[in-house]
Amino acid sequence: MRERNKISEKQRNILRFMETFIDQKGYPPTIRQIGEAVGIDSTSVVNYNLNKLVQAGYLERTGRTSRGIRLIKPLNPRRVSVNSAYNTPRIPLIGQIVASAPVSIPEDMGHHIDDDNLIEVPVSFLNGIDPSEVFALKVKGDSMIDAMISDGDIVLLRRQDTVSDGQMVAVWLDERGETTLKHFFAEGPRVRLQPAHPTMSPIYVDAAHCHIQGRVLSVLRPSV
Amino acid sequence: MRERNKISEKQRNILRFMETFIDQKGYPPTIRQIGEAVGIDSTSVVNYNLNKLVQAGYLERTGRTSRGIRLIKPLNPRRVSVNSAYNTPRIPLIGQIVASAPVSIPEDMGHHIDDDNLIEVPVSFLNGIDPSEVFALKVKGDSMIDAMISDGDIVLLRRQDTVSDGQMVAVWLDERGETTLKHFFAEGPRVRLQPAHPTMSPIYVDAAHCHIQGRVLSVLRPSV
DNA sequence: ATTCTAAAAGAACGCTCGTTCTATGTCAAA
DNA sequence: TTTGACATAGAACGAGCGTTCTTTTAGAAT
Repeated sequence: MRERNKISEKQRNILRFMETFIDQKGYPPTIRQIGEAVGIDSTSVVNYNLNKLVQAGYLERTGRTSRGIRLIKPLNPRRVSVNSAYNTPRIPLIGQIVASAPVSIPEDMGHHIDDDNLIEVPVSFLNGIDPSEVFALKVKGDSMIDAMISDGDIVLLRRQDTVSDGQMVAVWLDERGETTLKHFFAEGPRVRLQPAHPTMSPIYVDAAHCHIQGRVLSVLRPSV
Repeated sequence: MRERNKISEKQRNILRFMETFIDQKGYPPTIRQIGEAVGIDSTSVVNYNLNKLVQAGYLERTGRTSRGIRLIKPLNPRRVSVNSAYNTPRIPLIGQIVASAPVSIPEDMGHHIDDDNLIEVPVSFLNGIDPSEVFALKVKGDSMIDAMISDGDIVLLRRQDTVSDGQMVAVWLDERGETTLKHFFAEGPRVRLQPAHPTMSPIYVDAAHCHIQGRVLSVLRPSV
């Protein structure tokens, strides 16, 4: 079987045209408008290529509906941040993060999400991570000052229990009985947790007593 | 003349329906779909109300174009952050902010903006301020630590030379020869500049030697 | 009581637009 | 050379869809 995800130059042009068209007009183009833009004289050929793009996962179509085309997969993910033709991901704000308690993450993040607790996040802030794996917590209190994070900040996290050296993590420390945000470095049997604040000293804990709650992707401070 | 900006309950329903429809489907509804949703049996009546909404500035329409309707003004600005039916504002990233130099703001922000230097910002982060008045600067160096801002952070600013007490400002201090971000308090002839970091002391400067460059709206830390 | 305007209904018209079918050309594999 | 998948063109059909016109009703202003 031939490569199904490969798309032709003409199909790339269709995607590019659709991005700018939707961005500028606020609604998708018709088949004939696409044809005119990319130099295809027949509606059936445009239709043919659109179906290819659906197969490749770039588009969704609604049958027998004028302009029933929707962009799904960006052609160049890096440029999406300047293009509103794609939907901006909305991340569930599922709770607070305080020093005195472990972060509580519902097992199933898909359910019981209140519309009011979704925050819109620029795609570029997710570093290519699937938005469905990401959640947000609001920082309560000034205990995260050593991570350069203040009260009211919103922390974007990806649920994972292992991280690479240098990444910032949310960890629960058994011995101290607190949650903290630090840069993580595995050093043999123990773990070095380095504050983001450059003048503050790292702490060292036993790896067994350090429970990673998730990786910190970015921090947002909505108002100052 | 009667109030032109007031819209009826039915027209509010139309806007609400359009928000969710565009959000879910990726394209705007037809006149008949709107009518069915809000309980209007005649296409001409929907058309009538749509034109009212255009007059009130909530919509734009493209004549004789199927689904040629676009949302402009959000019904409830606070809720826009969870709705991608509106375009996410893109803010020009026009330079860096360092302690050692005043922020340089081009007189005309509308021109010579490179596409690659636009950053997408959730509407809720602008506090209702017109996006065209907002610009972004990237923080260089660790000199803003007392404002809980670290190297690489992106600061959203609104160009203005006066602010209210308590707001965070970017100011240029003649005597120190530096730009800093502090909470602003006018105290008679002088100005108290309070660091965001709770344990740090304020500084006091003569109001005449304190040049406000802009008001800080929010702070974004793209990756940690 | 009359007049004016907003709001709504319904029908008819005609362009818009997706779909489908047939036909032609290209190129690589058999 | 033949076969078959792929790509493109063109045309015709029918439903989709915005526009416009005529009426009707309700309420406010004169």
